[in-house]
Amino acid sequence: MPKNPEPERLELLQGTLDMLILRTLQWGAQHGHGIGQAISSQSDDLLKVETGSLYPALHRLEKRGWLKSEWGISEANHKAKYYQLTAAGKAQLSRERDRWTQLVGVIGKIMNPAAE
Amino acid sequence: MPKNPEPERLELLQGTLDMLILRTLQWGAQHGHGIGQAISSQSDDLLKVETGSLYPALHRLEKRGWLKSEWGISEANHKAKYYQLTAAGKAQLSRERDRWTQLVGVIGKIMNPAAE
DNA sequence: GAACAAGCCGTAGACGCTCTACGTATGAAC
DNA sequence: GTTCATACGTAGAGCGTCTACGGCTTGTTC
Repeated sequence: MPKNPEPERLELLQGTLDMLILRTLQWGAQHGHGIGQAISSQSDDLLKVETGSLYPALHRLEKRGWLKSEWGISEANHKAKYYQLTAAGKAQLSRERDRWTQLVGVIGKIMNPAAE
Repeated sequence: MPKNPEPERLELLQGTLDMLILRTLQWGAQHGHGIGQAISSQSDDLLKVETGSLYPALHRLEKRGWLKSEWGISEANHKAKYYQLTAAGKAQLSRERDRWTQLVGVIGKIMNPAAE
C-alpha cells in the first residue's frame, strides 16, 4: 500500500520569506506563530515555514526596521509577540514586490518564450 | 552629474540557476561561457551569472547526471567544454519547471489575491 | 493532580547556493 | 610583444533555510 499522497511541500526560494512575512503583516498585526500559519493556509498548505527560519527572519526584519513588535496575549490566551509593519517596512515590501514581479517576468520569458 | 542608469541587476533567487542552465541547454549544446551569456542576453541583461556561481553549478549538475560534457572548440576558436542535457536532465528540467510554476502561482496568490 | 497536547518563543549548527576575488591559459589585434 | 576577449577554474565569505533541540504556559483528560 502506497504512502499517503503528501502534497510534497515546496521549499521556499531564498529571499521570498521576508517578502511573505511583510505581506502577511499587511493584513494586520500578527504574532510569529500566526504568521507561519497564515502563510501555510494562504498557500493551501504548499508552503510551510519552519520555526528555525521564521523567528530568525522576524528578528532580522525588526533589526532592519521593517517591523516593530510588542508583547500581548494571543486569541488562545498565550503570551505572544505581535509584529506590525513600520513605514519603512511598507516601502520595503513595495520594493520586494517589484523585484519579485520583475524576476518572475524575466524568468518566465526564458522558460516559456511563447507566452509573450 | 549622475552615474549612468545601470539597470540594477537582479540577484538570482537561490535555486533558479540550475533551472536556467538546463533550460538554456534545451536550445542546444553550449559551453559554460556561452551559457552565461545566453542567460544574460535572454533576460535583457537583467540577470547576470557570475563565473563563481556558473562553473560550480555546471559541475554539480554534471555530477548529478543531468548534464554531460565534452571538450571542443568554440566559435571564437578557443578550447571549450560543451555541455548537453541528458535524458535525466530533461526530466529534471521538467520537474523544476513545474515546481517553479507552482511556486510562482502560490506566491502570486498571496502577494496579489485580486489577480485570481 | 498528573499527564499530555497545543500554543508560543527561541537557539545551535549543518547545509546549500551565490557572490567576490583570485588565478591560469589561449587566441586575436595592433 | 602587449593588450584584450575568450574560456576554465578555485577559495572563501556571506546569507538564508532547514533540522533538531529546549523551555514555558494554558487547557484538557483521566
